Amino acid sequence: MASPAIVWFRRDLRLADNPALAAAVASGRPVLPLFVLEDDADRAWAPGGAARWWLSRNLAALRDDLGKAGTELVIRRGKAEQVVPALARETGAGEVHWNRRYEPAAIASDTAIKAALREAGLEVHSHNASLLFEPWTIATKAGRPFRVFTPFWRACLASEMPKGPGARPEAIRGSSVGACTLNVGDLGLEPHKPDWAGGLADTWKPGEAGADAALKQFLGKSLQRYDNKRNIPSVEGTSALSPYLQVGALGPRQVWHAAMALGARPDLADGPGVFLKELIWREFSYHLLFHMPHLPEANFDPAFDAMPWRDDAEGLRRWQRGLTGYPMVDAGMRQLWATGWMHNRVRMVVASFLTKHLLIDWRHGAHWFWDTLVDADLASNSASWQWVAGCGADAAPFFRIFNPITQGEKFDPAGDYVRRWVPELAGIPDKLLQKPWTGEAAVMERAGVRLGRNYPEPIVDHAAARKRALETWQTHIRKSSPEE
DNA sequence: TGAAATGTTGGGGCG
DNA sequence: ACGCCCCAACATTTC
Repeated sequence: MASPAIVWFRRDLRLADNPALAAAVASGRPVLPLFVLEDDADRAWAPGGAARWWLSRNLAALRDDLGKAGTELVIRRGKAEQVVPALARETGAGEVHWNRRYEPAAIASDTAIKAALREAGLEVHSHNASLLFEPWTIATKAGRPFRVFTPFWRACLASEMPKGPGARPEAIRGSSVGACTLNVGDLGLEPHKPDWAGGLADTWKPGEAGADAALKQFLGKSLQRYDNKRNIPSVEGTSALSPYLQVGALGPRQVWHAAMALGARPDLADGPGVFLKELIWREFSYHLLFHMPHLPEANFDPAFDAMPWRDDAEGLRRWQRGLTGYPMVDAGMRQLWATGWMHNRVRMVVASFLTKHLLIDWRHGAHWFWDTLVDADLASNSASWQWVAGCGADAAPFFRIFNPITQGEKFDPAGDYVRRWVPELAGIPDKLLQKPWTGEAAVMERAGVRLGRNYPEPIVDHAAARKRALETWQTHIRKSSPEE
């Protein structure tokens, strides 16, 4: 029996533009696709609930697509350090291919596995499927990692442009070595008792088919006006591609080149140009995580180690449930809970509210997002939370405190977003919708809203909370300046 | 990829 | 006609 080439799928659950798969096919060996569910519930940053659900859906899609192409996905569970070499021994595999991961724990694990497999006499090749610019290829003139976005962006543009996406293999010759496999349903990735994933399933269609449809829809509907449309949360003006990038049902090269094919130019600040820049923010997050592996836990700016975050379990709980009394915040948190996703503009508003109005540690927010987002990505999540909290790379300064009322008035003027996600407020007139506590009794009565009964009073007063945040920051955070 | 406070300007009402 | 005040609109500064 011919010795197979194993393709170890991880965060690259697609056939198109998949260099590891393409290399295995090109080797001429029969191809043995593998997925390993790591028993890592005890490990930091093991996938959260929504991400596990999304993984299971995308695994099922991948298995179907591989089946149609002529080979069967082998699914196993356990520690990858044991499972991958064991399968190689069991099947007499001659080579192993995978696409690189960039999270600190994953890098350590992959490095060890690569060494063990080579020790055992196998060929091992890692490839790039997930990034346009791998973190070690972009550096300052002094050879250091970038800490500011704009120079990073310029360095990306000055470096070699990303290659075009690779083709989808026409047919794959599967391995005749019958390796036993688990079913996706055996993995325990989907919730039960209660099954909270109904809203997620209604929102997200998995797999390459789902990704292709989402990409086409975005390119056709919103790319040209992305610069403005992306700010209106009631409108599908963002790309909503993050869930697909997260599992790798879609790769950034595919997205980049699809936009370029429609005339996007990275040096323009029009819709398509702004979108390309957002893709590079994702790259920047990976750059930061790779070079600063403590990014998920430690303040990028150590001055924030002195920040006396409030210990407020009740405030955190009400933020999580969308019961803060600020309609824009609550709408966002409920969209997240219901669909596993939140519009980017609203992510900034709710994150600012948690870290500034409530003065709760950004790590609590990051953990909640990690558990509830279908697009939960360690690099983007960590970098973005730090960015909003003011302690991150090239961060919004701490004193940039979003006013949840005016953000709502500006970006949801007709109240469509709030009414959709906070239906108990639907009857309130536009002028009061973002600040229902200012409504006269008769108006509120007519709208059927009784504050403190069927919708909360604001848990903090905006002006007072803003003042408290600024005073706390001024007292405890001293920016280091060159002359001190 | 803020918001609020403070400063400046200029038009219009009015004595 | 003139100075004065008010205030909206815009600009700048500050957090």
